Amino acid sequence: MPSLHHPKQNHLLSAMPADEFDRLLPHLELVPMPIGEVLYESGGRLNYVYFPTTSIVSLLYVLENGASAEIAIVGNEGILGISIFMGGETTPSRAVVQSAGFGYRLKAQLLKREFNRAGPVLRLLLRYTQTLITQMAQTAVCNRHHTVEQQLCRWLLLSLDRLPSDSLNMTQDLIANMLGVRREGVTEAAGNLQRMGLIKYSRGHIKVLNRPGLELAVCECYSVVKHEFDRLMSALPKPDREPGADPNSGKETIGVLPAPVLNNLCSQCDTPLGGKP
Amino acid sequence: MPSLHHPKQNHLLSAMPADEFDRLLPHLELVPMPIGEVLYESGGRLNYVYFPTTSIVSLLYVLENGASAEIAIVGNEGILGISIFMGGETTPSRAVVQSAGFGYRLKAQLLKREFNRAGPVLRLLLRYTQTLITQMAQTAVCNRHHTVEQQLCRWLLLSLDRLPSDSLNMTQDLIANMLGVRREGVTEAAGNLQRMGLIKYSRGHIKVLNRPGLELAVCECYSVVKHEFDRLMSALPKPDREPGADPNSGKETIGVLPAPVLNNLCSQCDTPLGGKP
DNA sequence: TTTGCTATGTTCGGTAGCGCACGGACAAAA
DNA sequence: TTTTGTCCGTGCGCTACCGAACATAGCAAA
Repeated sequence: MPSLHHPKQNHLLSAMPADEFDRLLPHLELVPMPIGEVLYESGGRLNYVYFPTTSIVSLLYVLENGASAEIAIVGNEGILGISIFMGGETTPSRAVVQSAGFGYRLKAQLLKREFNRAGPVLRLLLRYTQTLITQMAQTAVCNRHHTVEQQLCRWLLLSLDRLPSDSLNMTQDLIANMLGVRREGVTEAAGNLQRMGLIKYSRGHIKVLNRPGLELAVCECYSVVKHEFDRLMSALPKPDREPGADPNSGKETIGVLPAPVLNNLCSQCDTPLGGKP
Repeated sequence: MPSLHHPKQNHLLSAMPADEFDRLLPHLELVPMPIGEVLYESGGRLNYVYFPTTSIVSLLYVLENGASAEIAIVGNEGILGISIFMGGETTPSRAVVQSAGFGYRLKAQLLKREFNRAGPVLRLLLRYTQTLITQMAQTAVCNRHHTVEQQLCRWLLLSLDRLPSDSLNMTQDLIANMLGVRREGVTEAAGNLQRMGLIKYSRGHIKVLNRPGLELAVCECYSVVKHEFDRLMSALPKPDREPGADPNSGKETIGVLPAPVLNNLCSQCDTPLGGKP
């Protein structure tokens, strides 16, 4: 049954210009995607990107305690493995086949060229965008599973990392809007932190007294985002440049940031990035 | 005090290659960013991108009922307005200055050229990535504010849109893992939907009996994601091509998808996309 | 000082969702 | 047929969080 499957059943592939499609076609490989199959694991390397045709795949974030949340659904309208052309080799997300079917896979290297072909500015911006995606996805899981107090710690640390001093001006009401909770919830959580001597709160002025203490009270989401940012935006030891790659690969060293990138990055950098016990 | 502010206080700007930085420098404009300022509104056009130096900006998703949630924090490590180089003109998110300070702004058009300069394949993929970002961010807000039953509806519809038939095989336990809730919560929600005659559930087989009914029971998050996908991935009437743009702009018409892109797209397309009453 | 406003602290009842446990129902295998 | 394992429904106590209301305290303008 040769006509049962065709790459153009995937909408992204069918939307590609004809010449580009023809260029990719010989490398597209039809693969069955049985239910439950893990296309890629959190933090694992991506060797292929996948274009589902009749299957559906879930992108999941999994927490240390095993709790998880789906952050996106991908079917024949999309592609799996965006971090390849966004510039990261891996993501903290896990991809699991949710509905069995077929799809086409493509060696990741072929799409990575698209990233390398872009200008250095775009490459830098895309990498940053991937850190942003991580932040959003982790926020989704955090909203699902963690307490207001943990999220307040996360929020404080994320804000603190972007400020020169250890104090910030923000009313509890505004923080509540940010976190999407009631003000009273913030009052209570902030009260706890204050009683623990971690912060000092006074009419819209917050002073962090004990940052390491905050880092003990925060959920893992903070460090996941921080480490992923660090990984993507700091100088990487140049990985696998296979020979005969794109002609642009000679100037592949895009501008990278001096570490630490955030003001207070990596004060406890020993925890593995996507590590799950 | 001329040396108080410098574009290189923003880490993305400082990480750019020297020649690219010099090219952008004359267009960078120092702007104060007072607390509460709205850099861009949900669905509004982006005329500028912003590189914060001493300010912090929150990306917020706001629901119809006014509830909101922060999905990301951006400070001097980042940029606001990524949808410009991702290919969309707008996003469903709102950007609000959370901590007063300064930043540099740049006419969006200058970064949009980076998008146009990329190859057609990358441009297509970046647009798709933006729809994925929307899905993630909306999931974050949905996790915060909506009931399990609403989220189940969303999940069912999102899955249904990617399937040829109106039935899917999925145990309640698996759905619970996807949504990040207890299985019992799914049992109860699915029971409600079944009693309402919207679906039929039997040992891992779900059949949707009344799709319009599901669309009434679902939260807004479904249609936001759907419409944003539609907007980004369907054929757009070519917008503003200002003269004298990038030499590549002649072949700017990237491959676009025939509408409807998802199988059951836009059955109730009259609701405005980012509309808040 | 007074007045008024904003920010914070607190209380109280209500509810959604969690963790756990159990029981029944169905299906495939023995 | 029986057995076994998976899937689904339900009940119960518990906690976090919601919604609303109210009290207080600091700040600022008059």
